Amino acid sequence: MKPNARERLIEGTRQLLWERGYVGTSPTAILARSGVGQGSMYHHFDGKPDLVLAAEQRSAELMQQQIAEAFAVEGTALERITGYLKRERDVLRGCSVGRLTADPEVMADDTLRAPIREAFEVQHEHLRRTIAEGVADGEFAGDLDIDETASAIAAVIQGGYALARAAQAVEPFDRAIRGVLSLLRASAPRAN
Amino acid sequence: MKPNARERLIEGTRQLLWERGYVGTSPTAILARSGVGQGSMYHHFDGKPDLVLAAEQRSAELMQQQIAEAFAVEGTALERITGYLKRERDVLRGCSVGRLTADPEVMADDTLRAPIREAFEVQHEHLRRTIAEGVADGEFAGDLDIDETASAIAAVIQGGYALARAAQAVEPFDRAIRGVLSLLRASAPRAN
DNA sequence: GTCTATATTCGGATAGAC
DNA sequence: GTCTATCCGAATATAGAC
Repeated sequence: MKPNARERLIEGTRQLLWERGYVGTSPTAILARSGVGQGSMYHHFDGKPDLVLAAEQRSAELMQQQIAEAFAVEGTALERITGYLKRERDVLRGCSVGRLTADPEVMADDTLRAPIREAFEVQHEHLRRTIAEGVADGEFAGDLDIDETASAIAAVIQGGYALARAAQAVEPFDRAIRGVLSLLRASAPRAN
Repeated sequence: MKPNARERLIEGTRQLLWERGYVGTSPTAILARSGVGQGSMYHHFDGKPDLVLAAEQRSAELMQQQIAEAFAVEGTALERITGYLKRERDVLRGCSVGRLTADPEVMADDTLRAPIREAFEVQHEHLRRTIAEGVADGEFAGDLDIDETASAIAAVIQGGYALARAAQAVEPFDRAIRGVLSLLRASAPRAN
């Protein structure tokens, strides 16, 4: 119980939001998961929305970190994109940030939506920059639309989770990733 | 109030599930949305899970119908796929079937998950058949992996919704769709 | 078949003691 | 700062009248 009640509350809420979304995450469940008492919760946070915001910011932060790390490696553009898409993921769990786009309470509130929006903007920037480098290096076709390609890749990740969960199997996710990577590879100017 | 209390209950539940998911859909809200009384609901259905199953089946059925219609048109494989991806959609509302993959109550119960799984299987079959035709006709590269490509396309749709909702704008969805279509077009054997 | 009444549990929070 | 007690309304039903 040492690691700071505040910290434990944020992490417990983050996990619950990831699994069950906004309505599915009750104060009672948060307390049980965090191992702190009710008094602590209302001491550190104004209420559920406030705590949820802190948990969201944490998830968004972690997502941005993982993206930055994945793209910080050496290699060609295709290698870095492949590395990011194929990095270790708990596929059936899905994306802790993407999950929240399903929640109307989160989407309807600009404050609660902001961390989600920003995390995807950062992801888009990393993809766009890397694809642009690939085009500049002649690795990808010169007429490839950078933004469209970046959005397609980001969508494959989020949608891959949905397909995998529907099937309760990792395979559809992996297939979708391999599919978009093959298309990207095939779009190379003349090589391959 | 004529169109059958049962029918109204299914449609009301379907809409609520679409918007708010399983936990977010309360009996009280269903009654309000459907305009029927509590007695009717427990007369026609065993309880919430039973009614939810009926609503899911309806959503899955509608999705399968729309897919079948979109692919029943004349045209090249690319034209039919483009037509399906660009057909009218209420993008910010997302997919009534895909939404449910976010719900742990639905994913944990094989009975409740079945309609979702089946709808995506049917979608995959349509995509796979159409892509296979495109390959046979020399429209797409001969070494294109049919299943991987089909999964990538299906993922772009579902993930596109997530990106659009995060931004509260249709643009990311449209960009992702255009992106995957460009990649598909660019993968053509030698044409273009 | 549909309605109203009632029951039980939980969600979300306040109050005040320690 | 954390704990326990308490509060009110909503979620999810059951019972029984019409």
